Amino acid sequence: MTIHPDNSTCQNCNQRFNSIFCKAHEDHVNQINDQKVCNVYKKGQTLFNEGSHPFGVFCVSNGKIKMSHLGDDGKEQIIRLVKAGDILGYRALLSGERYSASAEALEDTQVCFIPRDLFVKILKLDSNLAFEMMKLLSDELHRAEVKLTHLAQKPIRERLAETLLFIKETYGYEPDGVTLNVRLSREDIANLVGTATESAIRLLSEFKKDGMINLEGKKIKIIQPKELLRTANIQD
Amino acid sequence: MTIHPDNSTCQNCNQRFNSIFCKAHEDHVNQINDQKVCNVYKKGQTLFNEGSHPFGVFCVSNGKIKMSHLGDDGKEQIIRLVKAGDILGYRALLSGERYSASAEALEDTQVCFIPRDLFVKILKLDSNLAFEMMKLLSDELHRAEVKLTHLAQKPIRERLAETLLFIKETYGYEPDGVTLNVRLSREDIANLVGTATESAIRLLSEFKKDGMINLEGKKIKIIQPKELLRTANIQD
DNA sequence: CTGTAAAAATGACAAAAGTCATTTATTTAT
DNA sequence: ATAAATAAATGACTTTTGTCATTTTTACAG
Repeated sequence: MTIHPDNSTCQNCNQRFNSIFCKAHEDHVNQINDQKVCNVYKKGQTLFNEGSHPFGVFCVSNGKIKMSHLGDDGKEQIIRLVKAGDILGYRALLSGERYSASAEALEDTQVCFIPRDLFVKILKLDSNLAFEMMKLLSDELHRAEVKLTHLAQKPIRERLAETLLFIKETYGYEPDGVTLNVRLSREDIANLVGTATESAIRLLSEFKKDGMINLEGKKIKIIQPKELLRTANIQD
Repeated sequence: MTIHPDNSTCQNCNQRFNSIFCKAHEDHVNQINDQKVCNVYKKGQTLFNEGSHPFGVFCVSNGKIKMSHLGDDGKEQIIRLVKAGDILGYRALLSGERYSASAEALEDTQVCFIPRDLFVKILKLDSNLAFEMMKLLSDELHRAEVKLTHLAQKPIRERLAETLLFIKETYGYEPDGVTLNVRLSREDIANLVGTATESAIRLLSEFKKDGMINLEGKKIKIIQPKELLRTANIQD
């Protein structure tokens, strides 16, 4: 089964009111619709790479993407999981820098590209959109600061539990109501937690032995979310 | 010697063109000037606390401030060092949340307070200011993401070296050209690096023994910046 | 299918970092 | 100026985490 680029309009996009553009003026959405370019990225394909220049922003209508930094020793650190309705590529564009992260599709993903000049023009004209953008950036900043604090202070066991809950928050469950709705390698999970792959594997096995989760290949089932939350030891 | 609140105007503020307001419209700067409230915080005093509501943003005309999160086990993580010309308190305000960090003066510090409604109103009217704000948020986000990656991947020795260089970048040197122009406790340094106080102390002693730095009480002198940079092992 | 490659799991060990106790030095308040 | 309190330094030890080697399992191309 192949996904075909969805050429339906932004106006009718099912993510329209689930995105940053929810409060944008109708005229501006129409302009975006006229200039957008839709595209499909297959699992494993790269949308952009750390170090290259941003020429616009991407808006995800469907699918899942990971964004990651390459550490100085070549180890990947996943800094964000992107889902339908999210935009990406704005950080570098607004800073006027090259991409500081790479984006790779975790599954076949449908994305619209909005050219830089148009996006900037509309941001200047549409103060509601600009405000949504500031709110988005502020929220991301908050998330990054909390993660930073946890990386500095919490043991890996707690961070892994937190990561599993974060994946659940981001992508939700499959229809069965227990299986995380994304396939990640153990290495990806480790790079999300910020630890060695072996450590992540070991702790996942422990969580399974403790009956909190179940592992079937890359499928992860959350059996005891409350116990997982307790393990994550989150105060706020 | 006491610092008195500087009641000079925003228009004449020596940080005017060193701040986010550099590109703001003159009318808007005048409005801020009319409504701003200047204040002095003594060393150790708190500007705001994690969990309380933001009623505006602070603009630093003079002095130094640390912003920090309290981790779940009560350990402080310093997430930002604030200097003259910087603003603070905008993250929570733009997200529409309570403060997620506390701000404490590292020395006697002179600050202007800009009320929330005025700041928001001007942000909506002044797209140049809004853009500067987005750029600021994007830069902060970038910094946080890099720090997050380093916390996950780099040993404490490298992070400490990086932190010392970061302090230098932020506050610069005293007139002698080698002494870091801020007094931080060993605990503050540890909370900036994200490690135990004892570990920070031990490594500072090593750096001193290796001839990279000199320690005289809370004064830290950077003797061999290049060697420190090599120790930090930064690729970009 | 089935062989091959890749990913996951596990064990043994090493290195890194944290904790606790104690000593020494530096501030601070009286 | 001096005692008391606080901060810094150091040592001994424990815990956590990472690394490397090996086995087992899974995915997948032909």
